[in-house]
Amino acid sequence: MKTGAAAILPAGLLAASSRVACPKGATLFRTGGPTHAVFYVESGAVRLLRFGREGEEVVLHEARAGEFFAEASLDSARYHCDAVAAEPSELLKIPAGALRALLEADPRFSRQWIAILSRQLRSARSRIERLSLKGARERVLHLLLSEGRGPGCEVRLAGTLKDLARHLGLTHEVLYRTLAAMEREGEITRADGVLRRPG
Amino acid sequence: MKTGAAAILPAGLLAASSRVACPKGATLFRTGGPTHAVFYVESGAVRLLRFGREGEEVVLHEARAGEFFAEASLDSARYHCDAVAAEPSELLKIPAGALRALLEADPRFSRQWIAILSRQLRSARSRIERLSLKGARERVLHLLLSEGRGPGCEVRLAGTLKDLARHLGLTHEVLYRTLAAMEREGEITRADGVLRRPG
DNA sequence: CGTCGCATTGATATCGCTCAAATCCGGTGG
DNA sequence: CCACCGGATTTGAGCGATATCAATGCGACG
Repeated sequence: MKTGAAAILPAGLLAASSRVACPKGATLFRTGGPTHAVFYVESGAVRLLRFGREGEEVVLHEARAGEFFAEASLDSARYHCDAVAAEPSELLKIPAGALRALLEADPRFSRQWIAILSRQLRSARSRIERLSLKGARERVLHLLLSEGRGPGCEVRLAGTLKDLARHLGLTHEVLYRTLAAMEREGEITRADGVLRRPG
Repeated sequence: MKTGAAAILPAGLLAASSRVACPKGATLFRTGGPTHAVFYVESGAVRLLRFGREGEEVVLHEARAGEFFAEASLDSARYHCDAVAAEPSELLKIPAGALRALLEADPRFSRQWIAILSRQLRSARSRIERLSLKGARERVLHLLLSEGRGPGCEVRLAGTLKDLARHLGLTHEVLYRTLAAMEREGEITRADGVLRRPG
């Protein structure tokens, strides 16, 4: 059975694409560069970053296995952020031109592409609401309720707690303390990379 | 000149759509209900909500004037959250079937729809970046730099300063103080609903 | 003229940020 | 096998920025 990008992308587009293996820390593109490609993550993780005046980095998005990134750049001429591998990763590099052409020609694929964008949009908006909450505890709870699976609102942590802290707009110290307090008070349980609500 | 949804949606689709005026608190759809429509907010605000076991509500997104919501109902059979008017609102209710049909039949519109989603996604990510900044002043500056027009980074305020405060994830008091301080120090100027940088 | 909501400013408290230090863990090399 | 290293994790102490509570002025609107 087809897996990964092969399940989504037509053979023609796959043929036009190239496989890229990159080590942790590799830069795939930079802000202002011409948008030559959209990427698909086969394995690993890639961060879309922007930098403040003092060099502090803000993670706009972290694309993991099975996700596209730079899709939003498809209709703009230049990238609007940097892309850096957060782990050693295997990517599929899809030429923007070929993708654009396929979107024109294949309504079925076009529809799929719309579904992908819609999903990303929902997820981004949910994160906006999360970041709008004032307290660390509320943000963690929001994460569980909005992204958690099953009755226990299980959330599997993809990366480190530090990464999660940045995702939540908190320092890692505050997140550690908050999780510890929530666990102490029986609001959540933690077991090897999985957060959930007891009960 | 056309405004709002009329500027985006083709006449045929507008004809198939219906205008809905709803009072604050009105429910537009509920979790699990069949996805019959996509909505566009002409005025007011609508909250997309999800509920935890003990009735805690989590806001997934608050859609405001000029935004679509429930775009995801295009590809799933049931809504995954509740939609409740946060204020008296005027909405455009676009039948999912008609929209789907148009996306299939009209590649030009399809492309346009993709462009709309891409733009919203970029805008949402930009807001994520803004909310990830720690200081009130930095958020205001980020707003000017990322959304401002022209050499002075002019930003026209659509609503009240209170609304802007909420958009920035701040209380209105802090925003007032921050703007006053920035104006005092010559970082920005304010003139009837327009923020800009002097020089 | 009275009311309502926005804008503004003051005083205080809270919570997250910063700096600091100790521990743990996986990987690396001798 | 063990010593070592870097990064994640954890806890502590204190500070500062934002939230919160409170009061006032102002303009719109009936």
